[in-house]
Amino acid sequence: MDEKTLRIGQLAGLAGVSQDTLRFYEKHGLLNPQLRSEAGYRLYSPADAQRVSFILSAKRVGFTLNEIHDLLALEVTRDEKSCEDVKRFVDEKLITVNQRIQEMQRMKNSLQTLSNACCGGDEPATHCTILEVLSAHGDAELNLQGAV
Amino acid sequence: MDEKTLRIGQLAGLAGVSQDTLRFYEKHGLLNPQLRSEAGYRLYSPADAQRVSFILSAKRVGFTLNEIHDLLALEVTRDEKSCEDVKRFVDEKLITVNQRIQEMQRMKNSLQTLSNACCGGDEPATHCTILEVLSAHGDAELNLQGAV
DNA sequence: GTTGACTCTAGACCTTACTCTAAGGTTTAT
DNA sequence: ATAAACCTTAGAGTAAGGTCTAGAGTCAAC
Repeated sequence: MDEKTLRIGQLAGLAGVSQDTLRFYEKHGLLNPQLRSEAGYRLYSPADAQRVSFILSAKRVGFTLNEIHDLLALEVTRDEKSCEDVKRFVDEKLITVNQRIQEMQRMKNSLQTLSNACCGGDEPATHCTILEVLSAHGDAELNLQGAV
Repeated sequence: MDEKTLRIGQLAGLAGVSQDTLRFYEKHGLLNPQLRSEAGYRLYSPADAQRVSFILSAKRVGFTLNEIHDLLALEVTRDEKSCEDVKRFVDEKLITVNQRIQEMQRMKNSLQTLSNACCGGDEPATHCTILEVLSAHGDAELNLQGAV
């Protein structure tokens, strides 16, 4: 009604989440639409919508809602100290993301090998599991040090 | 005692998870060590340990325990039908993994930009948030179609 | 002027993935 | 031979991230 605002159902539809989820995010401080209609309906601005988009993206990448809350709260000001803090926090997240990308790549290779090796080839595999693929191309050499 | 088997505490230590977690995985069919000592202690073979390694890796990559269960159950036999099924399933997972890798890359770029732009440069940023970075380099153009 | 689609709040409930507790048996070291 | 460190089971409890329900107000259309 106001300008380019969306009501909760519209935003939920666009974002592919439920209205409950949007209210849940609001309750947990990840979102807070400033506007309300006369009747008390939430009105989401384009900035709010972008925020939702970011939240979902960060979630898919493996951040928890708490971490996303912290990411959203990041704000560099003239204050030198805050600047340091932000850099440290962000660089930490970067390390995590890089590790996860590498692990993803390994998983991708394993899946690809499984897909290639097992089907449609000239030489029909007689027996093949993902664990065998992993040991075959050496990735999974019992690197049991999950705890970094 | 037997050969190269590990008791639950040893495997848990190596894998960086709790003993409870290993029993939990067993209860949910992701793991089932065949051997027990006289006293009824679980004895994990190297293959069991590899399985644990796979589970943790797959988890970090974003698969749920249910999905991991299915991945572990994949087994290509001479049976043509099973082969088709496996390929379909694996290719589906490959698509997911690829999407996630791309999203990770975008998140990495955003974090990198934030890290670079906000600190230590000659030109001190006066104001900068992750959302502003995102809109600045165009990634987050309200692509609100999270639901594929 | 009322039917149907939409929104509100508060609070109960659910799933996933553990984590802890209790009550007890085993193994090793002293 | 007994304490300390290990293992067993069954079942209750927890945290994260929603999801559902009830009861009620709102808005557009017929």
